[in-house]
Amino acid sequence: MKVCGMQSRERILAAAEEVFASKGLRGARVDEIAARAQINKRMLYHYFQSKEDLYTAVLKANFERALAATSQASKSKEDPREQAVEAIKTYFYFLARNPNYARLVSWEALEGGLYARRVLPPIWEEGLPRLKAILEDGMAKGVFRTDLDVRQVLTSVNTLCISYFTQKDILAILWQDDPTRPENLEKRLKHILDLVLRSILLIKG
Amino acid sequence: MKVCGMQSRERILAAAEEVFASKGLRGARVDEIAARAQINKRMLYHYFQSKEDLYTAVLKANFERALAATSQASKSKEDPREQAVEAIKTYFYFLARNPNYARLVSWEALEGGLYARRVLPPIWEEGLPRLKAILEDGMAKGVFRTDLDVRQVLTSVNTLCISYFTQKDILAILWQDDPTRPENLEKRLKHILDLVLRSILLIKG
Amino acid sequence: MKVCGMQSRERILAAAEEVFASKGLRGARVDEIAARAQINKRMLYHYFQSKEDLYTAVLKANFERALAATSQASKSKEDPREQAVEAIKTYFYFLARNPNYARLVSWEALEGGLYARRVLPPIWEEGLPRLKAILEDGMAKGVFRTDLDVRQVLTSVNTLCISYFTQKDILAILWQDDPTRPENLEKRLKHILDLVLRSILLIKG
Amino acid sequence: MKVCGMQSRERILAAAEEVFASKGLRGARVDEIAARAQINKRMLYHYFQSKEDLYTAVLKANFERALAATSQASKSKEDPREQAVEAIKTYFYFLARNPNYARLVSWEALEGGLYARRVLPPIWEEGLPRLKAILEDGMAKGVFRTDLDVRQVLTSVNTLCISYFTQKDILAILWQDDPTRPENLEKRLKHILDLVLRSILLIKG
DNA sequence: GATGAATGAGAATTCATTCAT
DNA sequence: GATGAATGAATTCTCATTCAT
Repeated sequence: MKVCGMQSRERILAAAEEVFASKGLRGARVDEIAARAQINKRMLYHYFQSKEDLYTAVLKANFERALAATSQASKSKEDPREQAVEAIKTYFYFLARNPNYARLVSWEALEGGLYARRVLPPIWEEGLPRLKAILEDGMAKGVFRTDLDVRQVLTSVNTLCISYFTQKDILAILWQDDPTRPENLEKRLKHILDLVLRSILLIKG
Repeated sequence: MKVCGMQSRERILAAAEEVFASKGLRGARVDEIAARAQINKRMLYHYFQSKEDLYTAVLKANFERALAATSQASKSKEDPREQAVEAIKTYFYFLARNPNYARLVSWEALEGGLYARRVLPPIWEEGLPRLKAILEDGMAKGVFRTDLDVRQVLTSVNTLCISYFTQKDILAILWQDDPTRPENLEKRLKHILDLVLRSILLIKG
Repeated sequence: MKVCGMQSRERILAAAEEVFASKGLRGARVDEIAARAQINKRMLYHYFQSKEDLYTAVLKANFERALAATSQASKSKEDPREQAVEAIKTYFYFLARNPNYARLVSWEALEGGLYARRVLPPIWEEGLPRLKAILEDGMAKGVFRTDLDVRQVLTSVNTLCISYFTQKDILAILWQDDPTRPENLEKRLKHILDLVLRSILLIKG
Repeated sequence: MKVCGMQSRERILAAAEEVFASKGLRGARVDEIAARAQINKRMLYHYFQSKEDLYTAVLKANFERALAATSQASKSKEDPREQAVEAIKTYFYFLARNPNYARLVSWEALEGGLYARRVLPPIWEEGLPRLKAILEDGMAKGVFRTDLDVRQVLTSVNTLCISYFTQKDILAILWQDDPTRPENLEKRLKHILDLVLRSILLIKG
């Protein structure tokens, strides 16, 4: 019985992404992935060598999607400040629209980054590359503080954005509210931008 | 053969903390815990009802330790600004000295916080309670901006501190340096304090 | 994409012979055979009913080849002694040139001879038939000892020749030398002939 | 439910020997071994790391048994001829009493000797060491031909003995008789001794 | 003739947990 | 308190065979 629409390989990848994001590599079950993809478990091994191989493919696809979504951000703006705002905004909303991404990255980080590191060094190492360029440009142009530790700033921005989504279950309980509601997303983004801009701008506006 | 020193129960807890922190609830193996604790696996079930029960005990002990370490911080200071600095510093160095804590909390968050929530609501919900009080006090005293969203600030401080430790494997690769070296810890703490203070202080000093 | 030269059926048989000889019926994989034959796995089932059916065809072809190669041996000679030498030589060099044969026969023997027995009784039972006739002729003519147990001699000759090839991997290690090098083949054949002739000739020459 | 008598580990080894001898490493099923040993499959992995590890243990035990059974043979005799007879006899009857040995060795040889080689080189390489010493001694004493190729003789004796047992299924069909009946065993041994002695003795008696 | 995708039955291995002593 | 042996259910992966085109 053939299921129409997406081809098998695509369906497997999509199902695997959901399950790996939800439970991590260790917690994910091949059976669950196969069931979700509506394929025979055997087919999974037709398209991928192993659970790990499939996981790696999912990671790779996600990193590439993230890179594609963020690499062009803010190219239209001229002012470093506006560019930084645009870059962070783009990243934040990419995470909001792709909830699997933040979780995959977080599981992977806790597991030591073995898989990401092994097969995806170029992508993984890029981490917010657009923002890095903007910061350096802004520092050169005298818009941003010149004593910025770019590493620290990048680490903080990444963390401030990503953790919001990986911790949403817990924030939901603490706040008794859904952190992913549009208003809450906006509030969070506003807070992050405020935090970051106050810290990097040379003269406070 | 009896192993002297710590009693069995304590050794089990210590071993379990290491293993759960390293691999999460799902990835941890009861056999490995027993082996590390140098006890027969059966004894583990003498002291704890199940793997989950043991995990819960480990979580509880960790939260209590965190609370104890941070709840008294900055009681000696009077100035809200200094108190905030002291509170963040205390939390940050607690994390540095207790690397298992950040990892346990992160695994738990990714798993949905089921165990933490079920048995430890009072502790879990406290989340940086001391800092919350300080912020509110500082706002009342006119030292901090009055339009602060305390929730957002707490979330950010927590994230900025904790993620540094959960991502240390990956940062080590990106930076080609050990993020937990004393100098690097200081740099990170300085950056976090700078970021947060610039954001919460009413008038920049 | 059609691969020219040998037709599909022939290529399947050739590939199957290699794989069955190398790994036995149980160890052989249909996938590997199809890949080697450069055909779609489905075609294999077009030409043969099952893996066992293919295996049987391979066995049959091999027995027929062995029979053809040895049945005419030594017909030109008159002296039973020379005929025996010629028969053994022919068999030995057939095995040297057809390394798959000895292995197929050995796997089959260990598996109980089920397939060979079931479909190829006439061929299988012949076992060195030419030599049997020569021995009986030589005994009648007073050239060979008359108290020979023909069964035993046939069994021994067969074994002495075949095992050399099935054990070549192990001999290679023990001897630190390649048993299939021309010089080594000659040495072995000379030894076998010496062993057998000393045993069957009435008067030692 | 505990099964008395042999301990679990011994029962597993005994069952595994039967199954591996009967079907080879590849054909053997862990389930069948566990069932025969009357243990839970899980226990098998308690005592042995893997199927391969168990197989290796079986091989090792068999080689050691063979060595123990044959290494002392013919120590009481003085005459090289009698010693050779005794050594071959001992080996032949060891094989008759331990039908698993010949089959294990033959499967292993066909598989390339990977396992035997990897873990048991000293034993494996000994192969009929007693007979080798006897032959050399006999040559030195002028009892055996001095142009003997010891390698060839050892290979032949080994093959003549072992193959009789690995091919017994096929011989049973060809002969319409049970090759392992005492009379048949004696006949075979007599034939082998006749073959070998005629070949190695300097002067025929 | 030819093909890529599909499948159910089973293979080895792992795991948390408990029994007998 | 302490222990070695035992277990059933699950988990990843494999294989010969067939379907739809």
